[in-house]
Amino acid sequence: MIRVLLAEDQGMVRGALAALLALEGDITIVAEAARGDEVLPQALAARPDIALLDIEMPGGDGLIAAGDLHRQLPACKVLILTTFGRPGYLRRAMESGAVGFLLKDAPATELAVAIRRAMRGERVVDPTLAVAALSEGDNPLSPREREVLAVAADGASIAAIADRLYLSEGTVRNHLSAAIQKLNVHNRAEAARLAEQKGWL
Amino acid sequence: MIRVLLAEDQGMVRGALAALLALEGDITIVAEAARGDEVLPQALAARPDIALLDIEMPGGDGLIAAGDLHRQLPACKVLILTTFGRPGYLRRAMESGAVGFLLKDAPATELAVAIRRAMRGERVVDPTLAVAALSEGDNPLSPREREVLAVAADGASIAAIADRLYLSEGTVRNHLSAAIQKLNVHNRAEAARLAEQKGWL
DNA sequence: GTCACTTCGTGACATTCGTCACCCCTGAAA
DNA sequence: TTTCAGGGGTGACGAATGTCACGAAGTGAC
Repeated sequence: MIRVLLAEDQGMVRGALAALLALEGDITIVAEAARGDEVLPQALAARPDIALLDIEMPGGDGLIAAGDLHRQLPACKVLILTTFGRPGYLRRAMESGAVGFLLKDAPATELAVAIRRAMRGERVVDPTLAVAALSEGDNPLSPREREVLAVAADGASIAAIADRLYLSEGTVRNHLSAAIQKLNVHNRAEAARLAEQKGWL
Repeated sequence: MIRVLLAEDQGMVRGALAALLALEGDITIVAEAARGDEVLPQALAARPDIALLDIEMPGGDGLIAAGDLHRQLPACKVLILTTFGRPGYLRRAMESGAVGFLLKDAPATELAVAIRRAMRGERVVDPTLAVAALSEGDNPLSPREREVLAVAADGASIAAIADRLYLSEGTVRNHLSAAIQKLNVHNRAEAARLAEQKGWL
């Protein structure tokens, strides 16, 4: 029997996935989590073989939880299940010790297949996505540039960004200008969109 | 037996919801759709009692499909199932003839309950959300303002917007300025965020 | 110890943006 | 028929933004 922990913030989807997995004779759900910070305690208590983690969750995202799990419960294999096939997500997932990366776009039948493959020690990654992640190259933004861009992403003015990050306005302008040039776009709104799409936020 | 059509673009979620509903003795899935424009033909062929529609889908969103269904197959009751509790979505859903509006955040157990209530002719709407939608008031943007703001939302410059919509730059500036003032924000990035959040895009 | 890189800062400059006043035209409402 | 909102446009103005050159401090690599 494969013991699975399921972490997903949307109750309807979590319950539905649980129903789907319950149909498989060799899989049993031993724990559920609705937030990123519930994953580790639940896992320590239930000792699952596989952790199936969504990325977008309140309370710290699934990639952070994946890293924690990998360190503190290395016997538990992590599978990421997410809506967005962003190259940056895949890269971070692999760096966090995940053994697989599934998209919610994939057919439902693949979920159980992926769990069994992970259980056998195989890696489970959509080849198309893997190629995309490799061809994208790494995140070109410096940590500070990311921070500034992240605040800019919800429409803050330069003054507001400077205020929130305790920087001078000139510095914010320079960071944004650098990000805009690295991403090869024309303004910070475009830069923010692009960085978010790639999972570089 | 309640005959249900299920429309949801993410294969994994669609399959999982199907498994969830299959557990209910009185509900059967008679058709599935992965795109907005598949909903009507599938429904005409399968004659479901209830259509369970996601909003965000390729090929025309679920609200358009809801309107089509309501006109061409009025016997079929429409339930919207979506990630985002945006007031504008709820409003448009009700205007399209939907009888219910569910959030994927809700517990999985409510899905079957909602379907049975809809079947009995009741309306199914989260009260909190209904209040929010009412207190928000209507979309204050004129059609043209929405269009301009929608293009602005992905970071286009005024010149680019003018180009894409065949307008002069001055006109674009005026529309954006009007939108910014109506939404009571300081720039178009904020305006775009806010409009999108409310479902006014 | 030097080199490369990042971070933080200043000041100057041209461009873009947001606002405003004002114009015309159209179609629906009063 | 007048009135009024929406759409489209012009020109002008000040503020915000993006670019550039440059300086200074700190870090890690070699």
